[in-house]
Amino acid sequence: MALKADSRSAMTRGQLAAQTDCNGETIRYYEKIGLMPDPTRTAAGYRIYREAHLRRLSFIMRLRALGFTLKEVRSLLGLVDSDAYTCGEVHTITTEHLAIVRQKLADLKKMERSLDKLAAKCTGDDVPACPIIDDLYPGAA
Amino acid sequence: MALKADSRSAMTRGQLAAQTDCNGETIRYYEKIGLMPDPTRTAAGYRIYREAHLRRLSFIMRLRALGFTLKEVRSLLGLVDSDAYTCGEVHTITTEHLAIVRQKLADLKKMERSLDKLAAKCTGDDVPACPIIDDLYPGAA
DNA sequence: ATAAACTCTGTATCAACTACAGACACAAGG
DNA sequence: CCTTGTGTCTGTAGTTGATACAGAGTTTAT
Repeated sequence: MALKADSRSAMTRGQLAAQTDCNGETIRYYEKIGLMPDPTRTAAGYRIYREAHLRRLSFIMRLRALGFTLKEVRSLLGLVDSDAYTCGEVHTITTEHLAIVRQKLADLKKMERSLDKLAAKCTGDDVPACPIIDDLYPGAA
Repeated sequence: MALKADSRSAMTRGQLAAQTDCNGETIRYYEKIGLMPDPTRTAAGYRIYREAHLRRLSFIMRLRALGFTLKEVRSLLGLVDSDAYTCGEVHTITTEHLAIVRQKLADLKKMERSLDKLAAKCTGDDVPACPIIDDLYPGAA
């Protein structure tokens, strides 16, 4: 019997992975770097996860989906774990991250415009010359 | 005398780095992974770069600024080096990359909107509760 | 002559995973 | 009870695109 009968919320790593859409190896990784707590184990050494792990990992996954780095995730978890976070602290991390996202957006938009312009110059034909190369590599080999 | 007097375009690695805004270590790295050709050396082993290296590295830097991966850069360099590229081949790589950029843009925009909504919910005050956490980590510790 | 600045090599580090290899564990079918 | 297939365990290596060293040698400037 791998998981005790008294814990209706008990899960194996694979089950937690399925519930959270997180790769099973990644769970192990988050544990190693201290984002997820060391779970209890069966006699054979299998990890046993419970409701709290599920909620915590879901939180991490949501933050990752919002583009937060693991460092930022760690900060936010630190706040929550401290049980003494303020709205202001969370807001600061969020808006700082938002600024980074907006910067990346601006950079990507610039790339998109340039690429679009380049692609437009191009006939795309089966001819041995290309305005894109002429533009980016003047005097190419 | 490190560099021969007859080559007015000859540069050291540091000089090439300065000309291209590329980190000197990165030049070494590009050489190692085969994007840049092994340059000739002085008797003491110092790399000597010339006009052709400057042009090639500038091309790479432009592609990087457009967000091309090194794999894509390698493909484009391969085409140019083959001396038998067609406009169509270049166009294909460019539009495929453009599609990736647009996908990233879409993802980031989604993140931005979500973050913006979250940040708006938040008072940012010095109070021990935060709607962001309530949203993302229901039932937090 | 000597100090400052540069360059050389190889290796280690970063983010954030992902993918093994080789050994156990466990559940289901016959 | 045995086998087979899947799941899990550990530790380690690989990925991308650099960047940062250490320790030695070279060149340049004073």
